[in-house]
Amino acid sequence: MSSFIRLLGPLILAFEPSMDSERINPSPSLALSIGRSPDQASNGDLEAKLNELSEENKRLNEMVKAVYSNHTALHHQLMELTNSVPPAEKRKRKRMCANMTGIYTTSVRIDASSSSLVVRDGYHWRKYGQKVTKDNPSPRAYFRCSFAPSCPAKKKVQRSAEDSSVLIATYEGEHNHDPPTARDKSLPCFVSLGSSDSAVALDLRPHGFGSEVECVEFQRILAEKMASSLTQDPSFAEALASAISGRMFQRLHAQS
DNA sequence: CGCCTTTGACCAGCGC
DNA sequence: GCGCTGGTCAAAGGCG
Repeated sequence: MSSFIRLLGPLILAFEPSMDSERINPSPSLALSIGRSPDQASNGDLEAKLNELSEENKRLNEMVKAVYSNHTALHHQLMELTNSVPPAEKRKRKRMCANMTGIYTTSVRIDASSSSLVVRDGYHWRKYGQKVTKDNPSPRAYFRCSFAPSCPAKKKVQRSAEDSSVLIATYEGEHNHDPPTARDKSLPCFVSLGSSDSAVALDLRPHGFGSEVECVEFQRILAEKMASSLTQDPSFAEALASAISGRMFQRLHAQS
C-alpha cells in the first residue's frame, strides 16, 4: 500500500490541479489545423482553439481535483481503520515495527488461475519455506535474497484473501548489494501493463530514491514506459484514432 | 553438479 | 504450563 501510494505520489503531484490559468500551456502538437495550413489560420481560429483547449484543461483539472479529493478521503478512512485496531493487535504491530524498520508491502495482480507465488522485482530470491496462515487459506511463501549470501533482505508472498488474483508481497530488510544487472540499477522500477501474465516489478528499497535527480529520472522512465505500453496496445490506438477522427469530423461539421 | 522447490519438523513468542 | 501460530531449518528430490 505504501509503495503504491509512493508510486502514485509523483503522478498526483505531477497532475496537481492549478488554479493559475496562466500556467495552462497547450502543447503545440495539439493545435490541429483542419483543412488549411497554419499560415492560413486566422487569429480568430487560434483564439477559438485556445479557448477550447483552456476549457478542456479546466475540465481535466476538475477531474484531477475530484480524484485527489477521493484519494484524500480514502487516506483518512485508512487512518481511521488503522486506529480502530484492537489493542492487542496494536501492540503486536508496534513491536514488529520497532524491531524491523524498512518493511514494505506491495500488491501485484496476476492470473487468478496461476498458482505461482513469484513476484519479479529484479532480484534473485530463494524460497526457504511455505506456510498456511490462520487468516488466509492460501499459503504464504518465504523468500530470501540469493544473489548475495550475506544479504539480509527477505520477502513474504501470499495471495490476497479477498482477491486470489492479487499477490501481496512483504519486503523486509535492505539489500546490501547492487541489483543483479546494470539495467536494474539504472531502472529502479519497471511497470508492465496490459497482459494478464505480466508482473508489476517495484524497487522497494526503504530509502527510495537517492536524490531528486533519480526521482525525476524515475518519473520520466515511468512516463515513457506507460506511453510505450499504451501506444503498443491496439485497443488504445484504435480508441485514440476514433477520438481524433471524431474530433476532426466535429470540426469539419461545424465549419460547413 | 549446483541451485532450486517442497515439506515436515522444530523453535520462539504470545495469550489464556 | 500448554496450545496456537508464524517463522525458519534442513533433508530430499527435481531440473537444467
